[in-house]
Amino acid sequence: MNQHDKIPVMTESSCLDCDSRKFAWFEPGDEAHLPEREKQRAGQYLVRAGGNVFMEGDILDYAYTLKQGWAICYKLLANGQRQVLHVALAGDFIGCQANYGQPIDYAVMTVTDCVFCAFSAESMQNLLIAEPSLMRRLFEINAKQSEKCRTRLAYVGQAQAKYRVALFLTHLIERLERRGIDTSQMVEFPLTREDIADAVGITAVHLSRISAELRARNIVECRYNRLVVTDLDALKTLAAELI
Amino acid sequence: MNQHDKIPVMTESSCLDCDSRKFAWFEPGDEAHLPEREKQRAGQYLVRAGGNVFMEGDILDYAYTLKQGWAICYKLLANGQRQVLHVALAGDFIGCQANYGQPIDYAVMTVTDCVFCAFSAESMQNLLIAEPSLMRRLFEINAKQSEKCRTRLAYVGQAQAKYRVALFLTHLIERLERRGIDTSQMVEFPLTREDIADAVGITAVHLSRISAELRARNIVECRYNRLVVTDLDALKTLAAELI
DNA sequence: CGTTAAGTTGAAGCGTCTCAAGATTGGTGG
DNA sequence: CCACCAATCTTGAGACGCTTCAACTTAACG
Repeated sequence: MNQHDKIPVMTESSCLDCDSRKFAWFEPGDEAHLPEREKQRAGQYLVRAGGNVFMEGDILDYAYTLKQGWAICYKLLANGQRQVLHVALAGDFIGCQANYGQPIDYAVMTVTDCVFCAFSAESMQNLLIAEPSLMRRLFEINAKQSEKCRTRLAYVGQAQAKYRVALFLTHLIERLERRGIDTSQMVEFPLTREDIADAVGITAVHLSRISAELRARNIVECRYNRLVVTDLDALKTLAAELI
Repeated sequence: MNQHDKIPVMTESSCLDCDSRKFAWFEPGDEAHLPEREKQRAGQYLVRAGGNVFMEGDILDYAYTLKQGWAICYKLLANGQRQVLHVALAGDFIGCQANYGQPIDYAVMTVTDCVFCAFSAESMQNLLIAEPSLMRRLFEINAKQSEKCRTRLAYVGQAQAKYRVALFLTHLIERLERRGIDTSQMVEFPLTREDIADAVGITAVHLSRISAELRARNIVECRYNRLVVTDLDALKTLAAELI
């Protein structure tokens, strides 16, 4: 993420006005400390859709909170295949490491235009020392990310394609709902067949067949940048058959 | 883990004599603090081979350092299938959570007889307050575990069975080597076909065919509780074809 | 309206699973 | 020391799920 992407300081938005905070590091509750915390922020960055936030192997200067937009964390394999590890939504913390200076083990690419809030390793250190509760929260965030990864590993390793897709969509819909998006209506859904396929370990072609089935059964439709959840219960039932 | 498993206090071994510390939370370097740390230890437990340390959904009272033996962390799916998340070796930290009181999201079962060192949530809290460096180390341990999980997810999601097995064995052999086990000789290897198959997301029957091929090509042999690495380079080459 | 990216569909091939029978190993007791 | 047993591992054959390739359709965009 280079200097060109940086949002001019004057037009940066404040943590106080951020509606993603519920899911983010600076969760609501301690508003008095917010200005202090915001002072440690290195800046906000705009990355256009399809842009690389960082690549696997990069030495990161910052960790990022995704403020706005959709991004994907992924790994590339030697044969060119891609495993999507995580679909990042507003509030998600990305690029957090125990040891800065060590190369990061995954890449991040934006799916839509995205805004990121950057924190340098030192400023994070400062914050953690000043406010021990932030350490607990960071711990919690990392633990939750690990848990999500284990869950994904379990169903990618053990479930058939249809159930993987149902589980993936169920989890994603839950996260959208928690962010106040009403998925009983049609919603924007920028993931392509390829993105989803790479997340659950199947090919886009096969995913297309599974999607056709889910659509035919009036459960869910997701394509052309739209998501229509017709029968969430049926989707959950399908997902629950295998985890 | 119940009271019956507890090793009598008199016969407990000291952290000072522990040769797994290099891989554990109390890594070498601060020997002066060791007695203080050890005082916070809730005890040592012996779990016989095939025993459950805890089950998915349990509310844990302790986190554990595996002092001796082999154990596996896994998740069970609704259809009865099992995904092995991690093969725990001496020094590995297990059951560490951000929020005790929340159910744990995976289970742990011993493969061989194992000794665990238990730490209660409060005693961990005490240690972390007393020694900030322990917090950094805990962070590091969790980050490493997450990274391992992402790596596994990537190759389980994207690689063919043969390469998954090669990668799994390569990583395990590396970890054994780092623990001072000379894998150029025959070594004890308590994992069954089923354990390995569940770790890489294939069936034991198919794993058997792959193992037969690796054996026929004089690369590696692992069965009947033994591991013989004949050509580590060839194994690594095979693994590298896909990650 | 034309162009491009994204998604769909069919047919054939391959990889993995399933089921079942047989072989090998380690442990136990005669 | 050998016979037997249970657990583990192997092997074959057929079925199934997923991939591949290629042609086609649909949507988004200037």
